[in-house]
Amino acid sequence: MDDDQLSATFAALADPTRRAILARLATGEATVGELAEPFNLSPPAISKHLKVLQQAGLIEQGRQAQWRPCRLRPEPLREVAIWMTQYRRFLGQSFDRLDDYLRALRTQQPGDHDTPQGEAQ
Amino acid sequence: MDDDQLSATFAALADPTRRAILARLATGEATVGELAEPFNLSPPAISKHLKVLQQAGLIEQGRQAQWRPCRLRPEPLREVAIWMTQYRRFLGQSFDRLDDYLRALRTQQPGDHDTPQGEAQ
DNA sequence: ATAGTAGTTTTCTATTTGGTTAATTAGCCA
DNA sequence: TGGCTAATTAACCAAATAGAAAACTACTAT
Repeated sequence: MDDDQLSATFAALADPTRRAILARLATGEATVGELAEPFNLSPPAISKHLKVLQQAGLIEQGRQAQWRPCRLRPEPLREVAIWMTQYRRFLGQSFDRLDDYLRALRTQQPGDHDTPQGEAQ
Repeated sequence: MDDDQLSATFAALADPTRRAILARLATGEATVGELAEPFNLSPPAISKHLKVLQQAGLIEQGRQAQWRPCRLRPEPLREVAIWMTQYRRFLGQSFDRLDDYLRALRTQQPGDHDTPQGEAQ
């Protein structure tokens, strides 16, 4: 794709496994093994996904003994939020209060929104 | 990447050319030629980008004589906005009022946010 | 020192992506 | 009809991506 920050972020988000990993991390730190557990993927595959997330700045990995605890970093998601605002007018003023907007939307169409193990709110 | 809606949307957004096309379309309908004009790319390359955007549902193309006027579709961006809300708490309460949040942010760091020809607001 | 656990790196493969040029479709106009 | 313009499709290429298996690093524990 490309090497700018926003492109790297969107590319990292364009994979359900990686989004699920982020959703899990939104509930708190986790080791690589813990993150891998819900997926039927080899350890190297998970490692690669984490590297993509890391290079996009979406996560950071520490070290504790033989574990590499991961946690979310806010900046790239903030950049996405900022980018989104240029479509605020197009999407309607309800976008200004995403909370209200959502409440209104969900009364019409329920639907899964990619939160695998429990709401991250 | 994958074939679910959100993955297709993020994959489509993970390219600066396509984001620039969307930003242009946020200011109103445009033909393929008009969309192509700012880029040093062959017509087929633009066609392909548009197809990616179309398959993600981000744009739709009509027909008027030999032109295919493109326009934005809101649904996928709304899905992104909805997906973002699960990180609302993580990003801080200012996220609830993106407007205020932005104003606060921009007083600290200016920076381009990927809007090529004039603000799309 | 040896074995076990947690993760990463390396190597390889198949698929997808972004770009090109050339050919094609479709509509306008004279 | 023929020629022009707008755009897409086809064929091809190079680079990137997602995956697996095997080998390696680093730490723990005995």
